Amino acid sequence: MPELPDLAVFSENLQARLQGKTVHSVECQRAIRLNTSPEQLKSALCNASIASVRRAGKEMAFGFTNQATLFVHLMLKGKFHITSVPATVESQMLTLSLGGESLVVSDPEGQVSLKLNPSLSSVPDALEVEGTYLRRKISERRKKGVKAFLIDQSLLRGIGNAYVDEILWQARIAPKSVVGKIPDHVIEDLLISIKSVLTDAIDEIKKRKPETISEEVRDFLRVHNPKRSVSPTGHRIMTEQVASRITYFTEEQVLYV
Amino acid sequence: MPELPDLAVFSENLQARLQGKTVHSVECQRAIRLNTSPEQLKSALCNASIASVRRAGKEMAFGFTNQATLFVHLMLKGKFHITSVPATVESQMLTLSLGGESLVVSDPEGQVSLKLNPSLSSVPDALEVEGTYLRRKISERRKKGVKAFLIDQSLLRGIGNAYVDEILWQARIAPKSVVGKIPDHVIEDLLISIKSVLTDAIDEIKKRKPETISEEVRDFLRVHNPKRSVSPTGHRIMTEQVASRITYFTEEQVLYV
DNA sequence: GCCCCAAACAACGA
DNA sequence: CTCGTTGTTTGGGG
Repeated sequence: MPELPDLAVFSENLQARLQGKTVHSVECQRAIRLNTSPEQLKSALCNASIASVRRAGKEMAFGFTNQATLFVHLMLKGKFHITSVPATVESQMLTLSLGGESLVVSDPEGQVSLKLNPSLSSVPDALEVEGTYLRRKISERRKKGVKAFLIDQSLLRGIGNAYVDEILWQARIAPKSVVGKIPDHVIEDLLISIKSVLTDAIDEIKKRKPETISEEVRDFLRVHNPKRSVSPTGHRIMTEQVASRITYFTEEQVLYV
Repeated sequence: MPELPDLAVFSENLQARLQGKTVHSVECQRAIRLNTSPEQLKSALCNASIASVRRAGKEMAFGFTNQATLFVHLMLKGKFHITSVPATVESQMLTLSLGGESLVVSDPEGQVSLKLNPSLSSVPDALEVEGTYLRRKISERRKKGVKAFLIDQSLLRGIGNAYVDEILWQARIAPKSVVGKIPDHVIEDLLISIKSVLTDAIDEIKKRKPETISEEVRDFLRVHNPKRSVSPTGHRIMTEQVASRITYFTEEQVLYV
């Protein structure tokens, strides 16, 4: 379950290693989720070269020199591999052979999803979201729980169940708060926390696993972290189901309801 | 808020007084809920005679000699009137003049709804429902609350918030029970209670207000009755919101969850 | 932990 | 107390 910061690091490393490589063949698992036919995918990518690899929300966007783009969502257990012996990778869902090496997307659960040339999303990415947008959506969904709000990918792209807990702790907002009841100045804090928690995490991951294209790092998380029992400020970390998800929080966070 | 038993008595009395009368004119409030245009309604009913008046679910179905049918739903506050001076009736929504007298449907809230020649419903009426149907629908909605189930007009037509409490008390089923957890033999009791509570109520209303076409009688209800504090068997009546509705029940009722 | 869908549930208006 | 619509929540399956 890579989230935004993991994917951001993966994207830089994938781009560094893959940019300029040409796709010689495309193999995909018949059962993969795909918005076109496997045949269309093959003909769209074969002989094109990789121009860029970027993160978009929780997806990886591969841009090709022929203007094709392929979005890959890893879901819970998907992984990227770059290998000269693709046959050794288990649970291959998609394999692009790129000359001497191959890019493989694997997933033991088979839930990886691919989109060829998707229409571009109107939902802002969490790293780019602006205060005006956030306030407008909050006013449209006054009664929605703040945790459900932040992880709703139709409102904001990229935040998942781990980082939402980090962001809410950083902003000192209790996860069961209702967005319409959060005062304006606390929404400001929230906006800042979204950006800072995510960019700090990206920096941390780069420091700890500079080359990663699949392994995620989570042990530095401050509250959403089974290895910790207290927050950095010494308050006991509690867990509870919120918005149907396991949630880590402390009493430092103010409940707005 | 007439429910099935009230409407059943109204229908007999309306039929006795209106059968054979011919519609000379049709006037309806512009804002009325109607599945056709007011013009179509007029042309469909003018010069036709009333052949029958029957209850169907919570609606009154007027059958005409030209095969037209008009379904009237009284919603919360609608009423029928038969009068030789229709002008005296307030909040008229629909007025059929029938020679010497007129049938008026009034509603101070304007929520009455009319359907001309509706397609016939595949949902059984509560007085006709069979055990096989009930068991099938229960198995399809195992987790639905029994109160929500019984008043859901897409599953069973005719039961409203007052009589559902009577039926559940009679069957000794707690209103917060979940249908999938109710044992088969108790579902049998429930089926019997549906029929007996409703038909007994029809008999009682006929006894107390034999001529009624609009006044409802409720004071004989055994638990859904603000004037009573204990059930016929002496248990304190409690009230609580269940399925978003005020609910009267006692501890005699078994909770199946 | 992810997303999608369907069902259940709540809130509002008419 | 009625029904409809809309949006939200929840649970199951992939």
